[in-house]
Amino acid sequence: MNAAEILKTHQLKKTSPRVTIINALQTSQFPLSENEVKDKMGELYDRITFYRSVHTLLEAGIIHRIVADNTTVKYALNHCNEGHHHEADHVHFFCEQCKALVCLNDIKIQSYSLPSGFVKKECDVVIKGLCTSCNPQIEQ
Amino acid sequence: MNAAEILKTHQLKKTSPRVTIINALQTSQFPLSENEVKDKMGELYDRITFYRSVHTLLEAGIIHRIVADNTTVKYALNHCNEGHHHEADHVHFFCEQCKALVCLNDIKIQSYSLPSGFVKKECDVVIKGLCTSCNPQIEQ
DNA sequence: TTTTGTTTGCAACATTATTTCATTTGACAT
DNA sequence: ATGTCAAATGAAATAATGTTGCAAACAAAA
Ligand SMILES: [Mn+2]
Ligand SMILES: [Mn+2]
Ligand SMILES: [Zn+2]
Ligand SMILES: [Zn+2]
Repeated sequence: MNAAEILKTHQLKKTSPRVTIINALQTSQFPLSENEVKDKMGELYDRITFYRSVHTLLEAGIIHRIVADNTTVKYALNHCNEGHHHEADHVHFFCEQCKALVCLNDIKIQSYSLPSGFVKKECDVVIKGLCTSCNPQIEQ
Repeated sequence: MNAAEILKTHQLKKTSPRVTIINALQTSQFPLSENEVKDKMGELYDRITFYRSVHTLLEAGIIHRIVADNTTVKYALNHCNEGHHHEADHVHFFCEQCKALVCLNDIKIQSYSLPSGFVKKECDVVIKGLCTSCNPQIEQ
């Protein structure tokens, strides 16, 4: 499903910034930060428009935001846009050394029962450590 | 265990900003943001010193940082400083309505097995929803 | 093609975080 | 108690991140 189709499906106008952001995320194997998206957008990048587009895409459920730590925010396409039907119900891995972030789409978030009175809406799980590239046990 | 004792235990110098930050967190039932700590510090608050003190206290394992979302960061004393011996191995709850954050000290983080090659160091879990005060099911 | 409401992009602003460096201070030894 | 010195503070400057208001541009539908 390409950017135009995704936007249409969600009844959003097809605009250049939106299309470019979706393309950037779609062609990347990993979630991207604002600056990484910026690099892929070239001329079409405008900071404010980026923030507003991201907001719209998040609300529509087209992308999800991953907050790896207090200074690292990245974005990824939701897999439901690709035919499979996961939600943002998977675990994320953040490499403390190279700052890479990985969607572990196959590792589902386990459920917790909250104390009574609390209403659960969503659950974010970020595992931190060393990725395969930074693990000294693995020779490259 | 008071602030002076905690600092001594970790071989850190007893300074006014550190003591005041620890006291602020110790006397609060909930994790505090920078501004909430600031309010409790009065004259003794300086932004740069706050950031550096927090960094030191984090490294020493005296406090933990909770990143509730991309714009909400809070801090809490580690319970091991209070006699019990939990680590920062518990789930956090974030109320999307009133932005309150709660350490669910009794709800331990479940373990995940990562794909081979990844090294796990820590795991952050934030559950979002409505707290007991914001849950319309509960009459106040 | 004309209309209409949405989206964009600029400017200005607010908040959060980091680096450099001179001054102060806590801890320890005298 | 006093002096010493490394460590910590606080001021200034800078960078990075996020938000709001508004006029012009644009997408989608008539
Ligand atoms: Mn993901
Ligand atoms: Mn906690
Ligand atoms: Zn890595
Ligand atoms: Zn609440």
